[in-house]
Amino acid sequence: MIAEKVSEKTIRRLSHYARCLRLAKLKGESIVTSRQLASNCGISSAAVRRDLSIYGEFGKQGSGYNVDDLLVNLEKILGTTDPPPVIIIGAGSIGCALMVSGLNGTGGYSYEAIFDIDPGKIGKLCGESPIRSAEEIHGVIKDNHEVIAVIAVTRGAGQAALDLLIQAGCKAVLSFTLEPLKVPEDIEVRYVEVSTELDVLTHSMRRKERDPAMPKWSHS
Amino acid sequence: MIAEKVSEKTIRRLSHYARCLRLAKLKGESIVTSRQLASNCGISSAAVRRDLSIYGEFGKQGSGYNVDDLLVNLEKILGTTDPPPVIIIGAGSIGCALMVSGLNGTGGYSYEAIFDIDPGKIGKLCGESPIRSAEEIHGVIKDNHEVIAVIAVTRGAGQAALDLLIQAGCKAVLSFTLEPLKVPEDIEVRYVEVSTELDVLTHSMRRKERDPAMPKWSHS
DNA sequence: TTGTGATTGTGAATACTATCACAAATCAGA
DNA sequence: TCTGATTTGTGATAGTATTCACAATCACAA
Repeated sequence: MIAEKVSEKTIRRLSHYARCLRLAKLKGESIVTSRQLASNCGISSAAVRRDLSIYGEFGKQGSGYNVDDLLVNLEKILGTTDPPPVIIIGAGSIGCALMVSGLNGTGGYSYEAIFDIDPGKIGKLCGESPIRSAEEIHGVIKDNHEVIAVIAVTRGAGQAALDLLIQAGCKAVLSFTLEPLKVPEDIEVRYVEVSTELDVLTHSMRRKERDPAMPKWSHS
Repeated sequence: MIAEKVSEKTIRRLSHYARCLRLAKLKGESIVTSRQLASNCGISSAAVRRDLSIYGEFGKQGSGYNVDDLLVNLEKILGTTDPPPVIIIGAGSIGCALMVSGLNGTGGYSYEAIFDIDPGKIGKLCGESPIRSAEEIHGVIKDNHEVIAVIAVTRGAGQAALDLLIQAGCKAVLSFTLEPLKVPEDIEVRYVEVSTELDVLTHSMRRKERDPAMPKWSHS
């Protein structure tokens, strides 16, 4: 079955499945069932089978899915067989932390370069990488057309950073800023919203205090 | 209308609305319409009105919503009028970056303390905060019952960190680790999944290359 | 007072997502 | 080969979420 319309939710889960499969591979497992994947990802086995069946029949009735094969197929679907390079805009504490640690091993992605507009920072080192001038972004994206940019600038500078990236031809952005950004139709921007996650946790914690019997969420 | 069952999606959006309202307040605006909120959050105005109407009738027909009043009400609903303190587990690059920068101003939350198990790190400074021994977590949570813990440990140490927190009585956790964690029913854990976000971006970018006419997602 | 234009809150309709439940297929062991 | 225990893939169903569209309401000006 060829995928026509696939929801973002499904794509997110495919990413989770791929991560679980890499883990299973490390542990030397060669077969997984939908139930195992489901349990590791905290969802139902039917959802796993439904997600995978959108793209093909990867499983074998009676046994399950071959770990290596399914992983190869998922990476093909996601496009992560050969992951694009990642560049970081903003050499503040978060930008540098990402550059140095790769956020504790973000499967397959490599952080290629880090940029800042502050002349005082340019040339200094972030781990082993020199901080480069924001003016160089254009050239780097030209040389290396498929790039994901991470925006990790200080508050208020997000839109300027994004505009610079768009002008340089960048098509995919992950933003750590909280500002509502003006984004053209052909650019994909995703957000890491730590403060929203904290709000959701606060809400849940304080609601439970008021009524401990309440379930976590209405839909689960 | 009293809220009986509210989805997590709605709560996330309430957090977005609150952020927009704080911005509007800074700009000196005293009234916002559902259309303005919607445009800033990238959704439809009907969705905004629906979300807000779950909890009450905050708007005025013909004009819109009073910025101050709505913000107060949203913070009451979210429980963020007086936000809980946040502690950080793991004084690696991300943990320290969070501690130092507060992730570029995460509205209202204060990062109270940072912990690590590495004896070589304990006592050293992370910005102005001394890195404390993980053994002290228990005492800190006892003193300050409502706490959100952020897990920012190295790969593989996530479950140990979580178990420690649970034992100390922590009920709300935000994890930057990618491992599938075993979580008791009464603990709320949320994840910041940078590598999944990158996967989604990669998928979207590479699918567009193959078929530029395709819309971003099936449901929008 | 009356009219005009704007905006909310919500019933109804639509669109989307998750779950159920089972036929078909596979495996392993006797 | 046959039998029983598994597990997939999917039609049908149930459950959620979003959008449409409009009566009710409000602000304001003439």
